[in-house]
Amino acid sequence: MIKEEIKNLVRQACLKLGFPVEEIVLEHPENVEHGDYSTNVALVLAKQLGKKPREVAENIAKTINYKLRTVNSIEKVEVAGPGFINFFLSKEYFFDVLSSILKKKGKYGAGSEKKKIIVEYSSPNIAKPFGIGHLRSTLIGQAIYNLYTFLGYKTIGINYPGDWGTPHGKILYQLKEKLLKGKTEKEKKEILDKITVQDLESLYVAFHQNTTLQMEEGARLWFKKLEQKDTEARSLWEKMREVSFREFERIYSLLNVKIDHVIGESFFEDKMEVVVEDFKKKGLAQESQGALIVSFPNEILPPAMLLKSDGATTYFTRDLANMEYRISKWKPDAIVIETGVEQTLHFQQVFLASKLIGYAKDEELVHAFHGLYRTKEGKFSTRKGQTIHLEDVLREAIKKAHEIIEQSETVRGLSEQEKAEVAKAVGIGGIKYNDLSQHPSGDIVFDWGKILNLKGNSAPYLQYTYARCKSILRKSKLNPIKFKLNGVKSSPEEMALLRLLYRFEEVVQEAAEKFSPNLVCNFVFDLAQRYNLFYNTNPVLKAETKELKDFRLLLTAAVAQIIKNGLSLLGIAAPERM
RNA sequence: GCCCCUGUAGCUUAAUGGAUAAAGUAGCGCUCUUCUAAGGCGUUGAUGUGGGUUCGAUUCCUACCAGGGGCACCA
Repeated sequence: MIKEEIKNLVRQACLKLGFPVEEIVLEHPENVEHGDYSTNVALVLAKQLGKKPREVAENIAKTINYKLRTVNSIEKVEVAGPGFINFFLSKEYFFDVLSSILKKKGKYGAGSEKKKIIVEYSSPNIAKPFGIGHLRSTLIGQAIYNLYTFLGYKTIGINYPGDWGTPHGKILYQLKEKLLKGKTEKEKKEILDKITVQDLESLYVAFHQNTTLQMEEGARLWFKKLEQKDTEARSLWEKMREVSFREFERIYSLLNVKIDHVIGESFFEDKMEVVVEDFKKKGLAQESQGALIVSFPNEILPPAMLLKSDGATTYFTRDLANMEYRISKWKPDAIVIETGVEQTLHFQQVFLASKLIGYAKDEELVHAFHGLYRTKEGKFSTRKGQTIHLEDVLREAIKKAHEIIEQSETVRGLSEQEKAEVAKAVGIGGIKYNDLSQHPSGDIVFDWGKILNLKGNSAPYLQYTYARCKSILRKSKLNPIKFKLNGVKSSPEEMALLRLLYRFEEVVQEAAEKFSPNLVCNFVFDLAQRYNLFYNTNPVLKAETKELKDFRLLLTAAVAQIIKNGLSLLGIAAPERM
């Protein structure tokens, strides 16, 4: 990567001059007059050396310039401002990037990292409709999965649905004591055959609207029965699972999300005893108020609970069994778990406990957390029945996209079926982008107006730009071009595009490292914006000369390719026409 | 009470300690006989408050203010 080349140049220059080199920071200056890359090493070094920053910068720049005679990707190096060293990339380099994009196409920017990484995401709870709350984990997790796969990692995606625990005891209680009470076997069967996720959720909501101690006790009892493999509890629970997964599959198919493995919490049901034994054996568990807990050295974290006072296991126990299972089965280099921010402490405890007990050793354990969708007033609460069902949102978005399409003149030639496909790509893409374009850790205020926004910084803007590019390319009959640099003077709009395209691979890298798909969004939006400006001021098909036309076609093809690659990482479709 | 996170334009968001804090949206103008106007151009407008570190702070430290989350029998 060009970035590394420049870092090396700086490093070598510093070594040659006898300057102590630490980390060299390169950034892209905002102002084009400051070049394509800039480093502040001179400013940092000046202090240590007791010299003037400008002077240090001049020395480094001079040394680098001397070397540049053999490097043709860099045009020049300048010292500016208080002592910044600015690098200007050459046109040769930009053209190399262009042809590289057109040659590698969908693989442009891909890496060849060989490590193995597990990404856990989505993880909805059964017996509840897929709420908007799980949208974030699904989308961000999928994007992280895509990013790492693109970089060459062996990625393993895991969906870890909540299909175990006392909430399910509550629903079983409600089913048994309310819905099925006093019914004949035949009636029971009829009710269960027709039951929907909505019904299950209503039972759950009803439980919390009017809870008595007796009900709480009943719920605990039913969960206990479930754990003890009581036939009736078991079959009702199976029914809940089945109904729920049918719903999830529908949502995933709408979202075009595919997760490699579904391993629910219940999978670890019989693997927790071992965990408890391990902790006891190693003297890492203590009894406290009838429960079994794990305390951490120096109380750096609050204690976590392995067994409740009634002997039932907890989420913590389950996640430990989960860690042990994943690590021994797949031997990954890293595990990334994508969940809401409210689970931060829990995962700190799980990660630390996994290391203490020896389940995890050198593996990198990451909790990539996201902020929550909230109302203007506060948090959504399932218990209060405030959930917004994702499916409603998705259908609404597609409907709205449809309306816009009907009003638009640009889709005149499209068949009804093509229009429907575009509506889906735009509606679903809009919702995905609305979510992914925001920094993961921030909260998102749920706003119908905003989530269905199809203008400005949104997926349709990017899709539209892509479709425009494709339209030009269709009309041009672009042939494999042998492009000559001679004789083409680039306009500022063209230069702006050239100076952006090569950064795609850096952005992908950074987005993966930081688990921040929003960086990809920022980049693609920026690119689309610059292309639209170019489009409005630089005619492609009617360019003054043949050379200019070819060049602009190349540029258009490269921009289209990068937008497509970026959207594909985000899981957003790019229709050829819209 | 203790711990963690977040305060940027009317609203929603960007910005690895750098050069003039960047967009979208809403408002007001302009722009289709010209490659898709779901576009483009112009214009108004912001770093919660007080200290500190630094050549340089939205970014780091500290106090305060405001909001959110967590702190053993939910997950």
